[in-house]
Amino acid sequence: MENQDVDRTLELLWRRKLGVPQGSRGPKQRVSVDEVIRAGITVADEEGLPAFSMRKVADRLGLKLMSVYTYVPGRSELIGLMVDEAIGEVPHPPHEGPLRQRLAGVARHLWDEYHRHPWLLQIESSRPWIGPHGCDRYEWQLAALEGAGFTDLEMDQLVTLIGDFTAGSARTSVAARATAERSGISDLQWWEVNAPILDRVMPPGAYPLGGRVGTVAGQEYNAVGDPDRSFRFGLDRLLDGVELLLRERVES
Amino acid sequence: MENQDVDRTLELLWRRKLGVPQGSRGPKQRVSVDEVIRAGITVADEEGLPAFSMRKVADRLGLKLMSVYTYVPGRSELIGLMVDEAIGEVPHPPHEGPLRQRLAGVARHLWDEYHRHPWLLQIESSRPWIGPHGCDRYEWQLAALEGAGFTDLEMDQLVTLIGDFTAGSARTSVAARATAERSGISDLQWWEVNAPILDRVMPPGAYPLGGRVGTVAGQEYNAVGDPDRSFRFGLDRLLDGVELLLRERVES
DNA sequence: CCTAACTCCGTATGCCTTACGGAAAAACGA
DNA sequence: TCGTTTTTCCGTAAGGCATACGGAGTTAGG
Repeated sequence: MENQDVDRTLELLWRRKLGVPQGSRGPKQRVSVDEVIRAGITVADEEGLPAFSMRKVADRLGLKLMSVYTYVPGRSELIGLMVDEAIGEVPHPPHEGPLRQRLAGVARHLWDEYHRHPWLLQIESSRPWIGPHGCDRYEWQLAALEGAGFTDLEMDQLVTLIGDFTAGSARTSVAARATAERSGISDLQWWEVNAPILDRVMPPGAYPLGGRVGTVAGQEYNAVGDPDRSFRFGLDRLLDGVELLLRERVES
Repeated sequence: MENQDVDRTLELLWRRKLGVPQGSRGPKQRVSVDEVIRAGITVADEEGLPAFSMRKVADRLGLKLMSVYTYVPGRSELIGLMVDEAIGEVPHPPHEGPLRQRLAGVARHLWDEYHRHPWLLQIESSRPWIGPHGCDRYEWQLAALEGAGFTDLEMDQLVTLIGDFTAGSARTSVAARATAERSGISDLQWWEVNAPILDRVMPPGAYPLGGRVGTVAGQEYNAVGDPDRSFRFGLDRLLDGVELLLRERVES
């Protein structure tokens, strides 16, 4: 990655504040950077990040493949721009009510976002591009914690905690949905294929706890799992723990 | 995916219990399925799942590309086999001590595993192949909770909770390490490239909380983040919440 | 000794990103 | 008005990927 591309991409990320530095000569661009980014998001929404390709973005825009490279430096930079755009899509609601409710709101916002744009969970690189909406996001998350009595360091750690848990949980949820949709095979059908083979292969009685708990959970969920319910259960435990941290502080 | 491949892959997964159903005619295989799987794991460890290719596995084994397909049905099935192999690599230690310590042990085991084999976090499909080591894993996780006073459903949800949180947290950690290693650019250098551009671009005073907390956290970590410390902090909050669930139950 | 079964692998197809350079369009300067 | 310069659009080609198919050679059973 050239330093030049870094500059270029940061300029594109902050283009609304900077104004587009477009030279006046030459043919006009047929589409805009925003349209390229939106097209990219649509492709990624529909097919996921591994199947996301520059050609599909070009097709959707009515351009030929190589023209896309005159708008963005390359595939990974485009994905960086798509991320910041997706983060800014739904405005952050102002925080209301007690701490617990505010943090639950943050988590739910992220959870919904991951379900709207599952490909956000398929991005690997840390060192994300620092864009305006990403900055807004961090500020908004911290605002939910401000004034509650945490140290600055704890505020950062709590933002990380809620983000990590929500991402992990959403990943399970989104993967379940995608597998069901893409394969066209329901949880039930899948078990019908696997069960007879596993019966043949598993030593009987080898998994007493797994058998007992798996059966109960399966009946309760009426499926292999219930991701939204797991998310709420986990979030409740997690927020209990966060409140406890504060309560100990007040008492001492 | 053909039903035939499902059968074949499940037979490979449970090959130790089933015995290998190898026909006697024809040339002997030059390597074994185990060697193919181990080679696959090595490639994935070194280069990550996106760069994992059948050709690289073949090269490492001294085979030509297409020969690998006589051992395993295809790329995704091989990855399924690699997952179960990786899960079985380090034996699950018996659970000791009070609930909190046992759960922390489970989380740490997963955390270490993800750092040993980061590509485990890059796998998307839910509906994992059900292999012997995966079954052992679930049983072992439930055993950490057995007898503490949870319902069966709660046991399943707690396993999910610890797994999701640990995966989310490890993903951040592993991504940070990988980015630093692969790009050869340290956190500090990265900030030195970004800072001047961001100074130019960010409205001054637009991010009061982010500025304040980010600076404190940066100084404390002596980096952009400290993943292991974030993991321990999050796990402490989470286990506080889990213990609270049990305490409420005992009191009522 | 023949034949069926099996392994190994060459080839071909059809994806992907992206470097490079050419053609055409638009606006500026003289 | 007419180059000249800048910029866009895009064709081509190189080099990567998975995998379907079929052929060649090897081995054991009959």
